[in-house]
Amino acid sequence: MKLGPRYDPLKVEEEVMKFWLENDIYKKVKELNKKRGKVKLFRFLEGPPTTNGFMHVGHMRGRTYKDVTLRFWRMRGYWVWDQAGWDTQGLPVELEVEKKLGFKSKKDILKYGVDKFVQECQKLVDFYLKRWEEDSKRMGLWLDYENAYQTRHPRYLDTAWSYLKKMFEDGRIYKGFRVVAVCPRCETALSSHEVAQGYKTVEDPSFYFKLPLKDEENVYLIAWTTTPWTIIANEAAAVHPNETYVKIRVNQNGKEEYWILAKKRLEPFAKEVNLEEYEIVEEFKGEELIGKEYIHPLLEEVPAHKEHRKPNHTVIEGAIIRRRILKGKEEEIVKEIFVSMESGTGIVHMAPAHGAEDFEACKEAGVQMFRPIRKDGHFTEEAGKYAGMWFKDAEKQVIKDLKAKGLAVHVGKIRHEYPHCWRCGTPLMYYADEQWFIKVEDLRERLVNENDKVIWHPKWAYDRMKDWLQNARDWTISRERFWGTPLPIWTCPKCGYRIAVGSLKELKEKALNPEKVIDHHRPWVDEVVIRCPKCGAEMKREPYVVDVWLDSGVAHTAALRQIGKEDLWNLLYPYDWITEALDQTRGWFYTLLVTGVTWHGRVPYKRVLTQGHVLDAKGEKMSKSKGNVVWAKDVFEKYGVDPVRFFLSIKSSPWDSVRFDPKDINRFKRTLDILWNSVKFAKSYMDLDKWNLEKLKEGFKYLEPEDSWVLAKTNEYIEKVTEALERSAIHHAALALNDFINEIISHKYIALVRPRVWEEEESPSKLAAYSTLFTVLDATIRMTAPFTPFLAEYLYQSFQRSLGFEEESVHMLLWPEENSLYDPEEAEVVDELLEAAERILALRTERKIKRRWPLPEAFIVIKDREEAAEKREKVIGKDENGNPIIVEEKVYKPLPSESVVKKAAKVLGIYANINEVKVVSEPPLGEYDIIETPRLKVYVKVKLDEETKALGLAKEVIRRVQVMRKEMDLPLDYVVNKVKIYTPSEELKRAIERHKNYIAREVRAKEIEVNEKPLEGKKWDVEGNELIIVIEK
RNA sequence: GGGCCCGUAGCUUAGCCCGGCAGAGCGCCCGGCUGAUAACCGGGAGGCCGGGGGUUCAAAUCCCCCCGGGCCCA
Repeated sequence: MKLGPRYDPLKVEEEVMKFWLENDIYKKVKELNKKRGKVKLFRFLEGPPTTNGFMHVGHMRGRTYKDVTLRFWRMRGYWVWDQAGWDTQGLPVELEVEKKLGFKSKKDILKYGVDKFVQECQKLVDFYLKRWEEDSKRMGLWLDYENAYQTRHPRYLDTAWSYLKKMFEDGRIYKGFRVVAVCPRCETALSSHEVAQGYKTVEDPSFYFKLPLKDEENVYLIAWTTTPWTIIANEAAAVHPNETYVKIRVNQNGKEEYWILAKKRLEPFAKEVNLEEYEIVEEFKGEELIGKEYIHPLLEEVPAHKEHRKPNHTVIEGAIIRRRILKGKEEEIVKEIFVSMESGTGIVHMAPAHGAEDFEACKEAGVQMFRPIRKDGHFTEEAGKYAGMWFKDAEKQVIKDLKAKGLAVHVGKIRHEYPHCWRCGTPLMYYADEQWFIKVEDLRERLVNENDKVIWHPKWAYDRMKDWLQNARDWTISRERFWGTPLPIWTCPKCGYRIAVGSLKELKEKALNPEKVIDHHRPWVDEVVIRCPKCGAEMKREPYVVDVWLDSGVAHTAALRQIGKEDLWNLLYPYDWITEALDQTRGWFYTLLVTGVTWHGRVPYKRVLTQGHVLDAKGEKMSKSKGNVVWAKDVFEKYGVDPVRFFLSIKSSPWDSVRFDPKDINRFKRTLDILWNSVKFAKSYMDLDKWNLEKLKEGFKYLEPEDSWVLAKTNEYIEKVTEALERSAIHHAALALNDFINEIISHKYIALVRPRVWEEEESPSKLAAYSTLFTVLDATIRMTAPFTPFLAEYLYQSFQRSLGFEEESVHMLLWPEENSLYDPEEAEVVDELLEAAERILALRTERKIKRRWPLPEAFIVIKDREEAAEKREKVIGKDENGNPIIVEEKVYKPLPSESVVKKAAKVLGIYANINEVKVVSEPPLGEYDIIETPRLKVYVKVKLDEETKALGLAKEVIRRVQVMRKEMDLPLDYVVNKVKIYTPSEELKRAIERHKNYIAREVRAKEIEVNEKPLEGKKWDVEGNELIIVIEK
């Protein structure tokens, strides 16, 4: 691999990829690390991407963090367990297939045939999985793809089943009710994710109605609802126990009535329903209402209500009880009151079958649920008058009936957000449905305690997780879908006995029709029946699949079983490090923890890095519907993988959201360009001098101060990058690398060392420069390897490897170690001199003195002990008035020795372009600019004088000859016979004569000839004067 | 309604955990170098550190309140 004139990421990556594949580098690195890492193990488990679409830049960000981290630990000599995995089942896949086939509802699937549908799902997964693998490899993510787990794999499914069987046998799985959002048209429950996608602003009735109290004549509770059809299923009324309620007297069509509602709501209520005259007759706390019975407003229309007994049709407390775990053992009982004083009347009508809060509050109060409606949105016979009606139609009828009975107060309109089916647009119906659960609530304390063992990056992610765990709910695992892990529970229709099956093999043994046992998946598994061991009837499978989060949630065990490495489980569990986006707190991080604790009794991971999301250039969330998704492939095919990886690493902290603007990529690519050029610079001179690794050691004998300085800086930056990567602060590591390459290597060191490598003969100074350059660049290339693996490989092959390194690949090297062959005192002095030099450069610009024109001299004085002391204020106590007593404290620093400063002085000369820099004990006389650094004072006249100008002009001439040499394509070390010069300017002539030898040396000419007559040659302009130059080879 | 995150130059951001001169990059302006050269380098202008209050000798940083944006939960 050759260093071309310019860093071309796409070319580099193509070549490196070829090299990796042809030489099987990944496998070799893996083997090497396995050998090296006998005891040092770094265990990683991938949170599986769902294979239902392409990789976008958000995925690429996470995958970059994964790769950076794994490569870093590999280079530190660890045996890295790099488990890859794919999430291949679940609703997301089904939805993509439905889209592909143009389906509108679940019924379409049944019509099409579940078997064919499931096969389509398999095909879709095959397609996207391949793309993901390709893109992942292309972006340099080194994971073990050959042994990647797939949640649809038979052995993986066996593991999921065995987990479910264990949960069943532990009594942790139960069937119960939960209120879910249902699309009555598609006849299916929607996940919260789907619900969130379908909010629409719609106009609904704002309906106020009366609930007549049973024991008090003419007294009514005033309730409010926007879904009047739920009154059919009303079973209670909820109030806020601590708010004040009022009883008002109103006149309704000549009849006196008493209405009860919250005091705070009275005014807005009166305004909305145009109630002008009323009188408050009583005030009381909401809790006094609790227990009062009312007569169901649709008692005649829905006779079933006549059978409902107390506490049904009573006032209950509008609160949900939550138990939270505080600091280990303590349990706090929190009442979440949901009765709002922002809208309605402060009396909330409760239909336990149609609201999550209603369901919970009624359960707590012992109110029985009543659900006279089917999942398809039509009322059942139990609904009396409304039987057979579509729920939205029943709404109008209910209002009409209540009006007729004098129980309607007001029908208004309200515009609000209401969830609709994102697929077919039908308003959703909240509906209490039978579901399967895994019991989690009793484990909250355990979960919190296990979470305490985990190190979260950043720290606040721990609090977020803890908050989630303290409020953990029983896990609804059943889904009425097709492409997923079937729930392996068989129920006897006759006696209700149930069994759980833990593997396909076990099913075959138990099945009455073992020939039907072909696949774990639906529809085949649905055919399998088992003889009931209790009554002998045929048991049938519960027709659900399980939540897709359970699939990935058992990856800590299922992955190993799938790939036949179960024996490693003891070694690998718990995993050292996992990382996914922030939203996985309630997703994968959570389900891993729950399955880990319920199955193996402990948390399956030790460290978690939570990532922020990638937003578009405007800061908006990327979504397919908005069309602002940026696909990873498009980006890395355009800019190259390494620049994108570097950009993603450096742009922001992993846990913050990041705006993705492709324009930013080139900004950081510049650093990679500079690295490329720096290596090229070093390599071209080393080649010229036939330098190689054998001379490395010798060079360290002759180190000069700037060498010591850059070696010290290198150590400093190695430490910074290492420390940052250890705590997953990937952006800090990348920023440090960025600064190191730009400021230390390019801006400073190369500028300082350039004259030394330009020397012709092999000198100790040059040897030292090469040894230093090599060491510094070697460390840098190693440190970039995790971030930009292709570029690092390319540079390694063309630099370290070509100069004598034996390792086949940069990824087989170890992480750079700190070097201690330099002189730290010299390094410190150089640091101060560079600081002074930068200030002189600022003065030059300010006074318009070109950097090319050398200043004649500068003097350095080492400060004395007192002068160099740092003053610091310190509080030593308080006086009698309580005011602090502050003393000035002096911190004395060791002063640099004169010999060291003398040796280092040239750094100031080179960097600030000063001809002579002297170290003196007394300040020079005259007017000087004085520049102070902590321990030094520099005296320099930043002024243009004749001497300076003459040398400056000589340099102008040199520069132009150099340009011509290059135009003539002369080799770097070619010595020309003669350079002839003509100029009419006396000043320029004098300057050339005066610095003739200097010019000759710099341009590698045997002779410089100044002519009196104009020449036939290249004409130049120097500060307004004509200059003609001829080069004779 | 609750929990958490974010708010720093025109733009993108570091610094905040652990208080001590507010630091970069891009863009803009001025300049240098010309054998790292389709490169490289120097300088400058530009900041109520979202707002208010508190703690402190000292607050971008710690505490409280508010405003704006986001994520999650209800």
